[in-house]
Amino acid sequence: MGLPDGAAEARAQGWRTLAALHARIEDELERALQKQHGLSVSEYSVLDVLARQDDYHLRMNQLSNAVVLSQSATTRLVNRLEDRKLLQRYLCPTDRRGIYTEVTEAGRELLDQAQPTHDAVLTSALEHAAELPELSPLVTALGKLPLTV
Amino acid sequence: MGLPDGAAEARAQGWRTLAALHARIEDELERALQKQHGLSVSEYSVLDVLARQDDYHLRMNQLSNAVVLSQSATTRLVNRLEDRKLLQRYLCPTDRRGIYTEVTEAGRELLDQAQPTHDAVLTSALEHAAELPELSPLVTALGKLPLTV
DNA sequence: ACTTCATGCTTGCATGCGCAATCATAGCGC
DNA sequence: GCGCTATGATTGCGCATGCAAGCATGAAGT
Repeated sequence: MGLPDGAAEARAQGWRTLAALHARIEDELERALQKQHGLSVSEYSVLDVLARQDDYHLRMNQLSNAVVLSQSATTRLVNRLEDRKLLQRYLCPTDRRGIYTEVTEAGRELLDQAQPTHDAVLTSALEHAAELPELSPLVTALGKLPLTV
Repeated sequence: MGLPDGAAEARAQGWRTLAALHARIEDELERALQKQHGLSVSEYSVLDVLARQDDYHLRMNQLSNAVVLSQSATTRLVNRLEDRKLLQRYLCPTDRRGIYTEVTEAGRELLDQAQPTHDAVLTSALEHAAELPELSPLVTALGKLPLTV
């Protein structure tokens, strides 16, 4: 692929490291959020993403992209959250195919409660991972990522 | 948490970036491996991990850890691969509770076929991700990870 | 040897996921 | 307005996963 040969193995190893770190963190997040707030990581992500939008709403499509899930999974995810009143759907006025999703007040409250848990688990998971020699370089690299302005 | 306050949001953002990159890569890998070799990412990982062991075998438990899956998922994953003759189980002679798994010749052949696909997809996925401004820093960071000796 | 507890793997069950098919609305050519 | 295709979301279905319970083997105490 234009790049020297040994690079393939290097990329593969980088990917394994990334995947391992991701899996560990997600595992811990999943358990903690589920246990303490009844939220899966995907559900938390949806609320988080929506709350971070300036106008608090997104279309299903954009949501799928943001959480990297299939359309169908997104539909059902939104269903679950809507059933729990954490979320509202409403038709896009200008294009009646589109559907907007918006966090409700209850949703924001739950998110506010869950955020500290999320951050704490994340911190501890990262600290924990930093102790594993094969993961620690990636952890420190993560810490040095530039923040979007 | 011992660390200054704003760090929490920085960590959260790092995590979001990591998760997004991971999801995209895994998505592409999944599709390509499934289509071209009938393997899921987990299945590929198992074969890959086993083949990378010096003596080509691991216990179920170690395998669960290596691929970060639950015990039950590992059992069924190994079942599937065993049914396809890509893998063999055999009892641990010294502790009859333990079960070793070992790649078969067919398994190694399939892995050899799949590896180029895996590497190619990985490369293109990384190149693709490097074009997204929010992911590119992590991609370059990945490339700079030290290799284990 | 017998009980008790720990360890390793497997099974029952419920759930979330992706794919493909489907339905509804929009946009375009005529 | 009428077809035709494109786009957005939802539903049917099969499958992989996690949790918790279960079963088998090992280890330790008596």
